[in-house]
Amino acid sequence: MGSSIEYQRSSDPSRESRLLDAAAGLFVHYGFDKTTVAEIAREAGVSKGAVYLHFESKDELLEALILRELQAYADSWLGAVENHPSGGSIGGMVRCAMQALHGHPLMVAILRSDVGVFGNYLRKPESLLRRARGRSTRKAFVEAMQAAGVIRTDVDPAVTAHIMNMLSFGLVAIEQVIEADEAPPLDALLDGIAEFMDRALTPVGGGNHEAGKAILREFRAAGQERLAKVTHAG
Amino acid sequence: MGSSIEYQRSSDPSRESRLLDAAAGLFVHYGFDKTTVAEIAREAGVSKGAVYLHFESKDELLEALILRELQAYADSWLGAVENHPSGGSIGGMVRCAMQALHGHPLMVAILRSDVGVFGNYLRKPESLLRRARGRSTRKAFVEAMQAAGVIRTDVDPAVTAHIMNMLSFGLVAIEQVIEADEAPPLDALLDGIAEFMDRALTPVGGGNHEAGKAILREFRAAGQERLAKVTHAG
DNA sequence: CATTGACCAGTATTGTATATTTGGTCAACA
DNA sequence: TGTTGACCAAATATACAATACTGGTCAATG
Repeated sequence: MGSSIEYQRSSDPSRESRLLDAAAGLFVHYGFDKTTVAEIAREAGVSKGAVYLHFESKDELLEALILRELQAYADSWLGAVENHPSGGSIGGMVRCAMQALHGHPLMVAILRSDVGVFGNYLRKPESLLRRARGRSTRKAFVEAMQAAGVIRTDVDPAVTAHIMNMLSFGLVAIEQVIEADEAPPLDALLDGIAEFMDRALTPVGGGNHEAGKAILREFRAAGQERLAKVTHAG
Repeated sequence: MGSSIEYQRSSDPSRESRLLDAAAGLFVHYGFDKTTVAEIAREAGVSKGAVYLHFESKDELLEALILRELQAYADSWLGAVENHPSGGSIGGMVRCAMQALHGHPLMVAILRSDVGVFGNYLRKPESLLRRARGRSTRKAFVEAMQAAGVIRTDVDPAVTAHIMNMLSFGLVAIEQVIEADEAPPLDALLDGIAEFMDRALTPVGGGNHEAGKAILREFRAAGQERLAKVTHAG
């Protein structure tokens, strides 16, 4: 906690990345608690002591990993939105968000607050995610989308934000209960969800796609800033 | 498993109910594993042996409890739908379903597959819920609703069923992560979800409410039958 | 009959002593 | 200067009795 001194960090980013990569794989596979620092070091091809040149503690390594994951996931999402033809519609955004979850198993674990993967870290009050969670980011997001003409204005933004949350958590929660062969193929599901959201939330005249993308970029930048602030102030 | 002999059961239903009531409260509070049969008996005001006049085992008691809960919840749902003015619309149904969850903490626990409450019972392959879960009940439900003109026909029923599942699980999953004061007031939320579903799924001309209620009654009866069959055949 | 509670075999739990492993440090090294 | 790996205290795992408790039974009871 009271992060003491800004000590000199190694300036080798690839080394840090390799450590995080190794940790990510091990955490997903064995879980945080059952992964040892020594294993992480070995997997990354460095000594155990080197880990502590880059991170103050195992917990801080996890924080850095989560931070990187959040950023990487946001980048994937934004990238998908930019490329997708209807990425600026609300349905397109949701579609891209869910699509982007593939290849981000840690993000899924974060959404699921997976104790197996993160031990009890996520439950700690001082955890990165608790510090970072803006009180009502999603509500502000919905409001911005309404102001930009992407979402119809006759819905309660708080409620709409909550529904979007429900869908996020539902997506990952349902996997633990539903047999794989009961779920529809991913592409059909994503299309269906996009349609569903569009029909429920797009204004009558159709949404302004470019405005939607712009808002998303804006929120991405703000989010980055907020995360940076959170990580600076311990 | 191989349920041996149909032995003579006590014909006193209130006794059985009291046992189930006692068990329900204790399971929700302490969890299945940490609740002893002796406690259940004491709470119900009978001896421990009496429990085994009504149930073959602690597991079977839990099955009976879950069965009762499923039936009671379905009744609550159907009752709410029958009373609610727009209960026959898809939004109304969803609204009523979620409303009915209040006062049914065990149903919430079932949806959440709460290990704390049910121990590892729900995970067992021979558990009641696994035996009872129709392969694609919800899909059939959506299809029936489409045939009856309650849901628009240009959506994939499997996908729509999956989305409804996502919302169910999302509703209960989200509670574990979101602070209470971040969630909108329940009434507003239910109204919002109903609106949301209606806009996404109601056919252009508006749905046939009476047909919706009829279908729901039909499925309720079929479900009861299926559950009865499942409980007879061990 | 229905109902009980003492009783049983098997399983958790506890206590305790020992051995291993862990996150984290730091003098020595390259 | 950047890196290492032997080293440490604390935590955790293991071993193994002794003990307590559990789900489930059944002869005795009223």
